Amino acid sequence: MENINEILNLDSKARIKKVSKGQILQRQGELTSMAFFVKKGLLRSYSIDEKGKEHIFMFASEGWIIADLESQEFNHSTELFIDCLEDSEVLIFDRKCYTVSELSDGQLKKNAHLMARRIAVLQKRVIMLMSASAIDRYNYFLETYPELPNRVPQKMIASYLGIMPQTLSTIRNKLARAK
Amino acid sequence: MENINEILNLDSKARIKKVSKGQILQRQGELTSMAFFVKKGLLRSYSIDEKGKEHIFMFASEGWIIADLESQEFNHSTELFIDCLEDSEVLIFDRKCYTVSELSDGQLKKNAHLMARRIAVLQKRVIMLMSASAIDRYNYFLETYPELPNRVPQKMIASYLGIMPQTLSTIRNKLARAK
DNA sequence: TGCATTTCTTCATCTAGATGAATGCATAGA
DNA sequence: TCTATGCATTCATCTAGATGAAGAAATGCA
Repeated sequence: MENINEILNLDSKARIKKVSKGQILQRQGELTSMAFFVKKGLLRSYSIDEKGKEHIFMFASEGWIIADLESQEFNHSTELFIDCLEDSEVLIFDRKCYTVSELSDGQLKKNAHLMARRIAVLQKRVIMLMSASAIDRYNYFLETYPELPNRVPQKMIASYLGIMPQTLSTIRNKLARAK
Repeated sequence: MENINEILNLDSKARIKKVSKGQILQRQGELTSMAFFVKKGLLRSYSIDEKGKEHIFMFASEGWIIADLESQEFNHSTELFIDCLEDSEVLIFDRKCYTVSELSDGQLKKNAHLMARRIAVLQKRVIMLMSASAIDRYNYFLETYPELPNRVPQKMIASYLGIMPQTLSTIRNKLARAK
């Protein structure tokens, strides 16, 4: 699923939409099966816990697909919010066309790779969350997504890492001194 | 990928093997692309960090597939150990047959669902690790995998939850009193 | 340009969970 | 059956990171 045309072939109802910064594309508790391909800009998905605290699950910049597979695969209502961090252009398509529609063989295989890759990234993330300190997680984040720190406010990076903004600030201070 | 025969059709080199408790099927740092279908028994995958501490990534009982997608998808050496917690029968097959071989349409689609489901489980796990307390994670574990506490020693449950065995012991004590 | 709002930093304090040690308990193997 | 090794529990202590507050810096908007 490398470009827009492929998705357009797949899901004839798919449509391109311009969304502006701050716009919410999906809310926790809804029943949808939409997925979003980011043509331009930056989206994120996140949950809000009982205490009202945000936890960013992922960022999606150009070329990424973002969706709430948890709810879709188990027919729950959505767990994640999806919103827009920069003015963006996204392709909205039915996530189901991903797995159940009449995909060509080649598309299904590409698909399998994309999903395997996503699983791989999540595997790494789980292991990091279980075993690495805040500072190590931050360093790994910088290596893995070098362009994001310029586009995303620090409090969101903190949220992605599972720490408080104050803690991230302290860490950054420490790293700056260490040099 | 619901049963053994399907896998045998897919990968003619796949073979069934009896493995006994304690046996290690894959080590961190190896270059393989094996996946394991658990016919009978119980396996686990885990990493060991720089301090020598084990972190259990997942358990796999009857009907599950366990593999190290991280390494396979990015052609790294393996990050995970896979070993055997009960005398088991596993089907060993080439993980690549999962994504690149000549799968039938139907198989690819089942595949896509299996992978989507795995992603969903990991999504939930990441969110739990970021937002939930040790006690909430334990309760969620009990709900989700009710049979595992009888088959798995507590120190491994603790490792899966990302806490120390002593902490789990304290939590269990607290829960028992609360009743 | 100026004001308001949000973000970032710094600090003092608090707490969940880690660490390490001691004790009793279970299981496995001779 | 006995002994050894690993497992679970309890406790005293420690620490990474949370919390809350307050000021500085940055950003957006009229």
